[in-house]
Amino acid sequence: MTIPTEQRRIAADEVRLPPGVLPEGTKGRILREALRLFAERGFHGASIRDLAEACGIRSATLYAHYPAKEHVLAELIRIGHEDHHGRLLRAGGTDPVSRLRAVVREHVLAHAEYPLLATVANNELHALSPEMAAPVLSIRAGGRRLLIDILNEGLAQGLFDMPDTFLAMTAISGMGMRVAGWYGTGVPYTPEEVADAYADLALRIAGATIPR
Amino acid sequence: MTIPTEQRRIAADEVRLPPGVLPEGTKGRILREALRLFAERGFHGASIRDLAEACGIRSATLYAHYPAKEHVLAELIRIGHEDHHGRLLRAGGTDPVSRLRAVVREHVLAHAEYPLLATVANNELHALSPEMAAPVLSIRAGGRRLLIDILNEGLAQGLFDMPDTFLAMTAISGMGMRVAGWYGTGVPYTPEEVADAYADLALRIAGATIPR
DNA sequence: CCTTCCCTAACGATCGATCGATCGTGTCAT
DNA sequence: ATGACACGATCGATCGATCGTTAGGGAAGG
Repeated sequence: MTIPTEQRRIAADEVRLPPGVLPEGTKGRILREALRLFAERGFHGASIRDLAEACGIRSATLYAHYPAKEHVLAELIRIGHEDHHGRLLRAGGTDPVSRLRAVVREHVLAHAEYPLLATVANNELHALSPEMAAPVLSIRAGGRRLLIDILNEGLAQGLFDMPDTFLAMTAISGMGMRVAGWYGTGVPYTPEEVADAYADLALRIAGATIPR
Repeated sequence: MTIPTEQRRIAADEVRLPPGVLPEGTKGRILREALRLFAERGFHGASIRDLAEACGIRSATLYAHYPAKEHVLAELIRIGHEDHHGRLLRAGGTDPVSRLRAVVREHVLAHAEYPLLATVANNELHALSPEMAAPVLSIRAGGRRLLIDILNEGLAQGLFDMPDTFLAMTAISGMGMRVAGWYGTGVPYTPEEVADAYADLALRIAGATIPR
């Protein structure tokens, strides 16, 4: 009954989370196992009994740590978006070329280093109630704006050359998001290698002069 | 209780399927409504009673047309993959440059014209039993190989210049897949415009000489 | 004593699926 | 033309299983 790798939503099988975000004890273990199960089967495809069994506890015990199943998902999505957005804000750069490179690097790194987290944050948001999803949506809008602004500034300075800014933004953003789906232990690249390569490809998309 | 557009898995709200694939009568209506519900909420997030209600029938009637809920999903995924793969095979081109342009065009067109179908085919495959998913997996492998072969041939002929063929393939494939998530009625582009623009971007990624 | 953590047991609701009955319709032989 | 019959579509009712969640208690450490 083993699901072949090709059929899974994600190729990665190592459950990783950003350091420092995991609570100690059972509460953290619930978050870890929920990340794995929600990434593999989706929020509605994993029951709280599946989650409890993976944690070595009974389903009722979950409610001593989280008020509802939805809150576990909300916490994972919050962690994923905060890590991703924090990386974007931390990405430096003095000119549009180096800023685009840095931002795409961090964007891809987030998806390659934490593929399960990115998958849950990106694909399970719809399972959240609108109230719990609201703070995440504003973070998302900020990330899009950040990328658009870099592209527009590069255009204004004559450093970039693209037929359409919006479509370049969706392409750069989209190819990076998709990394979470195929990056895994069997891939012969480090996350940094993928991030650097994708940053070069993003500069090509932007039509940057002297991309290297 | 309306879910804001930003939170949904897909921006599109028009339920479209390739012409000629929809059975007549109730059987086709079930397929249409299942496409909408599975795309919005995921396979496990939509119950057969939700589906029946959307069709204006009782849940028991569903089983007069499909032997199980899973078969409805399998049919949608099959349709999606056959449409997508058929497009790739139909994409012509005499040289690697024109072939890459044609293949990316069709790849993007499939995701922009049928966003719900692409979303279900790409993101709900894991909900299928391995036996029902098997035929789809071979189709997928064929599509990847087709793109890789074009890139390699372009490299061999000195027409392309990329740092890494595999990463270029994942980038081109990924940015196209992601179109299904954001393309919708509010977007001021036709599917053809998006497909043409993305084909240009793919040629930039491939490092094609004289991309325009 | 209180607090923390986890348990057993069970709640009502909903899940996917099955049952037999009914209805309309088309196909026969008479 | 007419009655007998078969058939696909749909129904109400219901199955056992599982869902998310709650109530209440036991055990360990301060």
